[in-house]
Amino acid sequence: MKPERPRKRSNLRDVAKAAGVSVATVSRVLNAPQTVTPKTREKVEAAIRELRFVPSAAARAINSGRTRFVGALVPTLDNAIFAKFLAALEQKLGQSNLSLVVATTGNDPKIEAEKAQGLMNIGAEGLVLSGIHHDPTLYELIERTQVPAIATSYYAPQYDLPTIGYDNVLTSETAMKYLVGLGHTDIAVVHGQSDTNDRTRARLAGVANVTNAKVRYYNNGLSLMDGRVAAREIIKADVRPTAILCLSDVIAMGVLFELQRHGISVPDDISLMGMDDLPGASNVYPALTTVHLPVSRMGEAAAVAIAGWVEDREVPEHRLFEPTLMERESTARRS
Amino acid sequence: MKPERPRKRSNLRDVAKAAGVSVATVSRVLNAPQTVTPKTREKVEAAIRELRFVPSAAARAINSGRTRFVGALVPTLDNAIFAKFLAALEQKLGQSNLSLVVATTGNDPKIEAEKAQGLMNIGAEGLVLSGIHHDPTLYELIERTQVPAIATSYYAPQYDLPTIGYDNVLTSETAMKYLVGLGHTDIAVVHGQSDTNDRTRARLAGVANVTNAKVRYYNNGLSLMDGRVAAREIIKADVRPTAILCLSDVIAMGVLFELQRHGISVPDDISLMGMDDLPGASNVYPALTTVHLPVSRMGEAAAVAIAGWVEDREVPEHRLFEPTLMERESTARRS
DNA sequence: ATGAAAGCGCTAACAT
DNA sequence: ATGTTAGCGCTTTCAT
Repeated sequence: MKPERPRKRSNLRDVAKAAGVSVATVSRVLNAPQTVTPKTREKVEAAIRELRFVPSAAARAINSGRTRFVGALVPTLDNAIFAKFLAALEQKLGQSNLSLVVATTGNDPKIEAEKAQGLMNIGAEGLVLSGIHHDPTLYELIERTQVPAIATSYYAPQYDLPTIGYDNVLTSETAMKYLVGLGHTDIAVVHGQSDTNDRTRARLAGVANVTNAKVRYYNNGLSLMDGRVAAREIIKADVRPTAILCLSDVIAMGVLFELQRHGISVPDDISLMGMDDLPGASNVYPALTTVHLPVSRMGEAAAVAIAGWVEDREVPEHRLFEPTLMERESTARRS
Repeated sequence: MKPERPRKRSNLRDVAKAAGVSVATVSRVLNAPQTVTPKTREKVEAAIRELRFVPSAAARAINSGRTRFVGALVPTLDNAIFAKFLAALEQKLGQSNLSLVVATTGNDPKIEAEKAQGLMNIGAEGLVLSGIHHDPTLYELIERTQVPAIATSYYAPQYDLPTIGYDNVLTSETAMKYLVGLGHTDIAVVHGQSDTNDRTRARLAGVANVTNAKVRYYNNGLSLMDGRVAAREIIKADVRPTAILCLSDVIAMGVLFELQRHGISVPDDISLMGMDDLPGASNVYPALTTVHLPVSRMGEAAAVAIAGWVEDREVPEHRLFEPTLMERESTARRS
């Protein structure tokens, strides 16, 4: 016959009793082990193991005012770029013993504001936002609660919140210049919605910075299907562009697939370039020339930044990550 | 001059005082509004708005023993199939006023067990697992804590935990039969690791159920790159298979890209089939024949199941979702 | 170095 | 219908 197992979770008092010390001492070995004698600490730790004691997060939170979790708001999980970002963020946050709770916003600032409020209500100690375009309500929330909040995917040194990200203007400028350097002067640029997505807006600005090429814009969404639709329009033109620049790899892949469907060869008939360097980009055929964004490193940096702010009240500096041109097979010199 | 804003979050007592009632009454309008007179409720609600009062989740949790969140453990966020699942899960959970916190396991049962423990430690009221292959520690945890836990992506009526998912055996059987029906008798099957992934194991069993074809197995990982490696091996063979079945669309796309790279035409030279029906599957060229899994519906069902269990102690039934053959362009009758 | 005790914000008996 | 009050499990003074 097995010994009876206590049904309920044991608490501080149980441990204190078992170790023959006071609850305060147990609390100390949990939070400031160095302030208690190795000998008593030993006893207490044994009791903790014995009783499988796990401190109640709620009780801790209510007393210390600390919940040890931060919230991240991303547009969607459906794009590998955010998945990678969150993976890096969570991993690095773990090193500071902070948990991550993620909320998706579907690129809607209203929803983002609501979800941010929700995260605050359940006690988020920090907020990691995507981009720098947000609802006024969200700014009020941050102002009112004084919660540490950083904006990611976007480097903007003059912005109210610390930003950690890329110079999206430079990113698309790099791409455009590369294409122009290849001799392309008639370029189709395919992008997602610019009204709610500041990444897209900045990238469009970068495109506009390069003036020695004729640019035609195709505005669709950010999905594969949107890329395909854009491709159909592009090839309908009387005189086709010699290169297509997509402001996201997902779009670029959609374009690529549709071009293949129409028997148009990349890069022989037309050059194609993406942006982001998602896992798919290097694997499709032809491998996609794109601009690599170090999203994992950015995720880690975001974790370090928000952790430092939350833990030690160190307001982070803005942080810039450089894009890298990835020259692959989908682009060629203009014939 | 603006009126002073109280810096600190107001609490029940503040609201009670402002409304001229007791804390219990305030608590009541929060938790059982119908038990308090419309008139006093009105007053209390006004005070709540006025003071911007938001109940402390921690304090609620400590008293009611309820945290109103469940944990989900998925192998990775890097695969659209889990992203879609989580999106549906979160959305539906929201309807029951439950939050979702997700943890990724990287397909490692040890890590899964650890993260599950972590979720329990912070007060998860329920657990949503992926697959039915788990570490003994995790089963002990579930047993010991009696936490509601369901297994998803997998239908297994004899399993200890309620399962909500597909018959993975049938899924691959369906695919195999379709290929055989097309006249293919020499088929390459490409799959990921089977030792830690029961989805893969079951799918392999389904393949084995179809005996009227010669099958060669290629065991790699689940990434695009793994698919490409497999493709290289497949085409090295003296006599090539006439069809390739990949036990995941991601692998299938990797295979497709590599075949294209070698100038091998799909489906003219070789038929190719995937599984899952990810967004990419219908967009690549040629569009991938695959077996559709209703992952969003499964996510919703999982939400309903775990919510019912957590809220009303209704232990859910096992639930089966049918796969659907999606006949597209990547497969052809054997020439 | 350790303990006693107050109290965090709330819910849930119980009383009125 | 509303109020009083005892905790929930922990952290944190304040003593010792």
